Amino acid sequence: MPDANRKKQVLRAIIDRYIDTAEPVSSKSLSAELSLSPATIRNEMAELEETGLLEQPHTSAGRVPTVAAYRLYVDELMQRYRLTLRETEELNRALRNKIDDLGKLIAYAGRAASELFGLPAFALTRPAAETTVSRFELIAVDPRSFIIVALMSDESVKNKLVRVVSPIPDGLLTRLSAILNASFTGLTAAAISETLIASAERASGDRLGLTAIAAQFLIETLSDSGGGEYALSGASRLINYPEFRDPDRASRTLEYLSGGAPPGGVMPDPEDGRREKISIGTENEAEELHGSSIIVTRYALGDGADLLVGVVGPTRMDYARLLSRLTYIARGLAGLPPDGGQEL
Amino acid sequence: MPDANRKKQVLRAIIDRYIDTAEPVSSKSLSAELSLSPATIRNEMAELEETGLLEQPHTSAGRVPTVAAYRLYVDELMQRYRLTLRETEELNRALRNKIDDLGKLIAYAGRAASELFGLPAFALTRPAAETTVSRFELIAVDPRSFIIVALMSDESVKNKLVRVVSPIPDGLLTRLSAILNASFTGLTAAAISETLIASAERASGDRLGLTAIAAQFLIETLSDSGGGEYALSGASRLINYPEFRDPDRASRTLEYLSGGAPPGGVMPDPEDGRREKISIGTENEAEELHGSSIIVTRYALGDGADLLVGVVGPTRMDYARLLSRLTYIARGLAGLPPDGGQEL
DNA sequence: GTTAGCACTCTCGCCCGGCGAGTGCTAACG
DNA sequence: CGTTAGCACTCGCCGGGCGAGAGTGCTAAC
Repeated sequence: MPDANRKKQVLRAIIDRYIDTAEPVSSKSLSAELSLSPATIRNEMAELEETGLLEQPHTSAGRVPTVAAYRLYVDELMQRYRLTLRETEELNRALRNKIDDLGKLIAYAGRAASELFGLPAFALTRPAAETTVSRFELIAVDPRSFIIVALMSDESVKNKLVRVVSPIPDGLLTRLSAILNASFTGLTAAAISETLIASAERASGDRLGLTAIAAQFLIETLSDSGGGEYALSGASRLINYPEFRDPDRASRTLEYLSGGAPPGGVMPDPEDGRREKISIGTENEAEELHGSSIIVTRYALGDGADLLVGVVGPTRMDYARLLSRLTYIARGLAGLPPDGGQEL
Repeated sequence: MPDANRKKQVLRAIIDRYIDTAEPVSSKSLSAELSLSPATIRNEMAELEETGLLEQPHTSAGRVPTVAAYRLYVDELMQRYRLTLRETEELNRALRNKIDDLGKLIAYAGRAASELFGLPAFALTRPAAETTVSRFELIAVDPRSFIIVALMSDESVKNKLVRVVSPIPDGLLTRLSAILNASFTGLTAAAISETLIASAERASGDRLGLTAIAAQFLIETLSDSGGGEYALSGASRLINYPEFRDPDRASRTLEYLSGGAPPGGVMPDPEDGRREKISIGTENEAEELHGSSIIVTRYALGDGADLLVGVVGPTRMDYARLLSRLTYIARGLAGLPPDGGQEL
């Protein structure tokens, strides 16, 4: 009796079909595909419904997968989708104009993903816990202004133009630079204290408050990159999907997504080895996302920092294909060899 | 005979009402407000309709303003809206966390505007025609990498981390820096020629192609800031408005707005003195925006560069109020004194 | 020039019945 | 015992018809 196994096949067929059509799937429509009579399929369906894997919008409609069914699907059932040559070419083309600037990378990644998937997508960096400044450089612009350039431990570069009212005495910038490099490199935001700033100020003979300004910049920069950068693109593409035709529903979801912060709880935990995380419907923390699913893939940028790219769609989204493509572009963006047409 | 004048009053009342309710306005509903009988108002309406300022969705519905009517409204009829104290406080609060970094300013401006208006908003900088680099600085990081820092004529700072395969000889960076500052400052993108690069390369004794890399960076930076920065926020807020309940329509508009480029033809011309420009419905270049209106305000950032902030809404949007608020925040963002509760 | 009155038009919401899709159940079949 | 054919049943969807209501245009009186 191939029972348990066949049940899964039926379930998979239902989910595949539903992902495709967004409409309740009937026993009859699967009959040919599964080489079983509608009646048999109905029996299986009835049992799957008892298990909580299927549900009926109303008597006499087809069945629709539940969240539990999708969970089972992504964990066991779905066939890893293999990118076609044409797809990899398309993805490569999209990746070709890569960007060195990390800030832009994030915006770009989100946009590229969104365009390629026709769905909202986001990207963010999660820096290594302790980003620090590894090097300062002060560049005089004119007597009353200079630029602070900070080379961060993750190799990004931050800068700020500083303007003061009175002219900066000769040599002050050089002394200040030496002191900054001596005292403020390698520090986390928490380690910067008032006393440290005060002693640096004394040591440099700085009477203009430049040290304080530099320290302020430093703190902002450190805590800023502590949050990482986040960009969401193409939020409005969601409304192309029938499940979001209802404007109220779409509105709530979009409002949440556009909130400027990454969706809660969807990030793959760096501790477990998984590169990707899929959050389905009600598994999402945010109530606004209970009707959506999110796939996030993670890639190491070196130095403990991560690049995360995610795509948001209706719960019935094409998990297999999206996962493959997302993995591919996240790799590409993270600078790893994308490895042509490998099976993912 | 107070005819022409009264006609305008009627028209204004209709537009005010329609902005508020989004529903065709009937003669009866205006009767009290205008102290005229419905019949009289109907007569005026009929004439306004002949002039092309009103139209009827169907025979027995109220009237709806046409694009021409809105045009007349914003040019002559509308009462400048005076910000309330509460509003200025709210705007001030939103502006308080201002930002020095120009790149972030743009993103922030768009977001703030969008949140304050509940509508999509965008911001962009339009640099002075000829942004150039006024100063280069090269910072060695380790033997195989260094940072190029370019101080631009508009006082923004750009940088790039450069990595090469073989170690960089002592002194090369200093020589290169001198040459860059001597030969490449004050140039527009168009002025950078192959021969210029080649001669700089010879002069610096550079065998690693660093000069070429620097030139490349320079060209990118110049042409990049030639376009200015652009950020759109809150596109999806549009669907909260009844005229965009139709998902297809909303989708088309949103797709266009999210295209990553500022909407065509909506920028105030720097030549005429106007600070703001309002594009109503079919006045917009893009067919996708024929159902929307856009208000853009411009503010000088000094040095010939402009900050533009715009808001997108349905054609019946509250022009007067939005214009006032937009002007206020654009000023605030551009660093001008926002000038309390002045009449705008 | 303004207004009251009235007939007319058109939309919208509602109810209703027929249709079709899909099911659950039962009974027959291998 | 699992599978399948047959059949009655349920329920959403669609189209037509109808009445109510809103708003107008016109005419005639003020």
